[in-house]
Amino acid sequence: MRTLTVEVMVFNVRAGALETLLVRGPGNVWGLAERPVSPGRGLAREAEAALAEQTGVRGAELEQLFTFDRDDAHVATVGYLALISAERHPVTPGQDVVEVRWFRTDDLPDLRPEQAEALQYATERLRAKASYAPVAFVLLPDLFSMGELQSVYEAILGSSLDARNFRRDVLAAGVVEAAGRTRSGGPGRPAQLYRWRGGGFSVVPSERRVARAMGTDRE
Amino acid sequence: MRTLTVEVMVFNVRAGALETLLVRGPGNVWGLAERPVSPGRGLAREAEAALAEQTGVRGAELEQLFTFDRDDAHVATVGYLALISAERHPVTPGQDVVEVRWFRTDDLPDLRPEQAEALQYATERLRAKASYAPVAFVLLPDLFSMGELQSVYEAILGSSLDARNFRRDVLAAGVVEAAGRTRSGGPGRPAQLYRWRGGGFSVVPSERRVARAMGTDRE
DNA sequence: TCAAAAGTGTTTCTCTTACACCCATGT
DNA sequence: ACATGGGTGTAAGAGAAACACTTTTGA
Repeated sequence: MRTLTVEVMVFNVRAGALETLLVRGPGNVWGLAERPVSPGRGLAREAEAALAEQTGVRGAELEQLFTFDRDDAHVATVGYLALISAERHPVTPGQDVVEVRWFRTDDLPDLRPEQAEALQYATERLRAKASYAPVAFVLLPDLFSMGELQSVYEAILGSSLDARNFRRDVLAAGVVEAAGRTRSGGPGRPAQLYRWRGGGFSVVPSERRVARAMGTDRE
Repeated sequence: MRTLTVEVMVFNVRAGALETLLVRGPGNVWGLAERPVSPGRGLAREAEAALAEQTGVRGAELEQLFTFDRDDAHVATVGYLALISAERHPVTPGQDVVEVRWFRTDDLPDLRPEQAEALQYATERLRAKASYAPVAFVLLPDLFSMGELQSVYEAILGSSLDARNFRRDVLAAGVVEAAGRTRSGGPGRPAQLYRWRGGGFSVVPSERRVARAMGTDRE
C-alpha cells in the first residue's frame, strides 16, 4: 500500500560546479533516495530516514519542495531539498543500494522522467533560495576565504559575480567576521580567512540581495 | 484508508478586507473544504473536486501550497490555495455540508489548530504572490476603477499604497487599458474605467513590483 | 457648501551595477 | 619573471518612496 512516498534531492558544490546525489538500486537504474511514508512519523522525519538509510547522510537540513503526482498505485511523492557538503558527509550505500554517487547537475545519468523534472524544479528553487537565505555556509569549512564563499554562490546561481561588489556587500551585511588569520597554501596572495557569525542557515538575485540573504534566519 | 487528503484554502476580497471560505460539517465545526485522494486522478483535480462538491465553486485557479503532516490514520494533507471573486462564484453547501460562508480573515471562527496554521501560512503566501503575479484581476469585474484595483491590492497586502505611485506604475506596466467610459454611482468624482489586457492571471513588495507582477504570466 | 473619491509630476534617496589597478605569495 | 588569486573605491544610472493640491460629482 505505497500510496505516499518521500524523495530527497541533495545538492553539493565542488570545484565550482553544482552536483546532485543519486543512488543506483538493484535494477541498475539511477534515481533519488526515496521511501514510502509510514503513518505517524512525520514527512520530514521520513525524508531524513530515506536519506540516512540509502546514502548514509545524516543531519542534513531538509526543506519541503513540492508534492508531485505519481501513478495509480503510488499516488504522490513529497519532494525534499537538501544542500550539504560532500566533504563533511561521506556517502555509503545502504541496503538495497548498489552505489551512491555525486553527479554534476549539468551531466546527469538517465533518470525516470518524473525525477528529472523534479530535479530541474529543485535546481530553480535552490537558486531562488540563495537570494533570500544564507545557503552557502553549510558547504564551507569553519574558516573560508572570500573567494571560496563567492565561488560557492557562483556555482549555485550559475552566473558570475563581481568580486568587489560581492566583498563589499557581504562585509556590509555583517554576516561574516575576519578570523584574523590568513592562509597561504596555493598560488596567489594569501587570503584573509573569515568565519560565519549568525544564528542559522537556511528570485533573479542581485549581489546585495545575496549578501543580505546571508543574514536571514533559517526558514 | 484515508492516508492522503487535499484541502483548499480559498480567499476573496470584499469591502477592503480579505475573506476566507469555510464549510461547516455535520459536527457543527467549521473547517476547510477537504477530501481524500483517490489514486490516479491527480492532486490538483482532487482539490478542485473537493471545492466543487462542498462549496459549489467551480473553475477556480488552484496553486499547491504545502503538504502538512497529520495524525496516524490520516498521514498528510496537500494544501491548495485559491483566490476567487465571491460575486462571480456563489456558494452552495454540498452534501454532508451544513453551511458554507465567507469569514473575514482577521475574524475566523474556531478551527482545528492545524487548519488555522495552514491558513496563516496561506495568507503569507498570498501576500508574497501578489508581488510577483497578477493576482487581483480574478477578483474584479470586467471594468473597474483604479481605486478598486488599488484597494484589492491593499486588502491582500495588508498595507496601504500611494495612489499616485500605484496609478503611475500600473499604467507604465501596460497591463490595463482605459475602457473610455466612466462611472458615477457613488459620491466623489466619477472614475475612469479600465479593463485588464494580458494573457492570463495567475515577497515585501514595492509598488512597482506589484505593478510589474501584474504583467506576469500564470505561474 | 461639504464630504468623498479621482486625478496629476517632481524630487530625493537608495540600490545596483560597472569598472582597473596594485599586492603578496608559489613556482 | 610570471602566473595566480587577494584586495581596494568611485561614479553613473535605475528604481523606490515621499509628497499637496485641484477636480468632479452626490448628498
